[in-house]
Amino acid sequence: MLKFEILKREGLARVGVIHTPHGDIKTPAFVGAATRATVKALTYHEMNELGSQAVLSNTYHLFLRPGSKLIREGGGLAEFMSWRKPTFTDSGGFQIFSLPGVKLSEEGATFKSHIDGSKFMMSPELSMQTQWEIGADIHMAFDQLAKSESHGDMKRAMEQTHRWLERCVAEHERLEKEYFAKGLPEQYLYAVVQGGTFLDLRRESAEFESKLDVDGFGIGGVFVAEGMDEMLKTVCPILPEEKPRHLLGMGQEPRDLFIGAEFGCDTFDCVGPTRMARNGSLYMLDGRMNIKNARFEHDFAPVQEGCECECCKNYTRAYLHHLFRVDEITGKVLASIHNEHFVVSVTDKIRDSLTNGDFADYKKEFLARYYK
RNA sequence: GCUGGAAUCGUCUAGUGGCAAUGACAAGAGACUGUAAAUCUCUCGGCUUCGGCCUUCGUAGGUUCGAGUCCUACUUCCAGCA
Repeated sequence: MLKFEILKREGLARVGVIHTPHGDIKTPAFVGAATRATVKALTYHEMNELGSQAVLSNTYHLFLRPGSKLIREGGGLAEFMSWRKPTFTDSGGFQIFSLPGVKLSEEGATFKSHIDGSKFMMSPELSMQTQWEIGADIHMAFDQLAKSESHGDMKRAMEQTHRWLERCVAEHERLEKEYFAKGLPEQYLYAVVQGGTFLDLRRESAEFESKLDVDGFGIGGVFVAEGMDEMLKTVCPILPEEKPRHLLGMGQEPRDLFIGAEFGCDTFDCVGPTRMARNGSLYMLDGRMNIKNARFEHDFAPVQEGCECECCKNYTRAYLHHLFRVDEITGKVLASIHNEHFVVSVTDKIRDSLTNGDFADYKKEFLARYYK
């Protein structure tokens, strides 16, 4: 069982520590997106320097390339990518159900690789096997994701996810014994709560999944941030308090981190910060700005005054502007360092403010400035 | 000096009688939330009540209902010959 210590509670929010074989994660924490076994544009050294505690890779991408077997051969995900800290893998459900032409059956999902069009079948068992072979510390259950306005569609997807979850748990337990026998470190499974925007389904999903023997919970299928607070207020009180919760895919908007933490989520991951960075959109305390804009040509201030990241401590907006103009990779590296640091440190400050009891003030002050 | 060839929106470029004019780049802006994303979208002569109106293809004339496209002269550039 995954060890999760809760150090402090404030309403639904908690401050805690997740203990994994690759180290601890102080929560709430922002987990970097390392989809293809790399946080795009950043090395371990840079991620470590900016304060990242963990990363999340993707089973779908790694299944296709380089294949889980190779990652096992390289010593497992963390060893393979030289990430000396905790790792997560997403199950691949989200990606596969986002592909055109995906076919659903009780057995699993048949899909075509986005790379070469070759056909595959992903089942809950295969996702578990692949994730164990990849070897992240924390796995997500293989879930069915529906993007629909219809209550019926969402209910069917949720029920499918629940049936698959039971198979995921069974396969996870089988693999656990198999890997233990080989003397390999423990790996953990999170169930994924579904139900879309329908609170009755969210409640049903949380109730069903709470009864199963899993280590934690992913909260999935959040596409519109509006209503997320109500959804979390419905789901989190149902979930067993002693197990950690990961809010899947949220964190591009800083407000989502505040809402997520306030209503009971412990970790977050999002491609937004690094993607924004590569596209020239940088976080500032006053909101995002596009460094490519002409107004930064002669601006020799740091991206964010007072920011402690390597980018802001050493480089100017004018320099970044220039690098983006001429499409030099260093521009994307520096921007990625800044953005990733921004969301990691905002989440760290959320944790500190919860610890100190001034979360409400920090939230109010931050959001008022950022979204003014 | 002679003989060819060429001049198009910041740059290069398409266009041989119906054209505000092709494409690329540059430029200006926007989007991005469990990454098919170092990607994608829009604008890019001026004005507009969004129906149009005006001004544009080196300069000046001409032919034609109509000219970036044909003719004449001039200017500049390129190539070859002197």
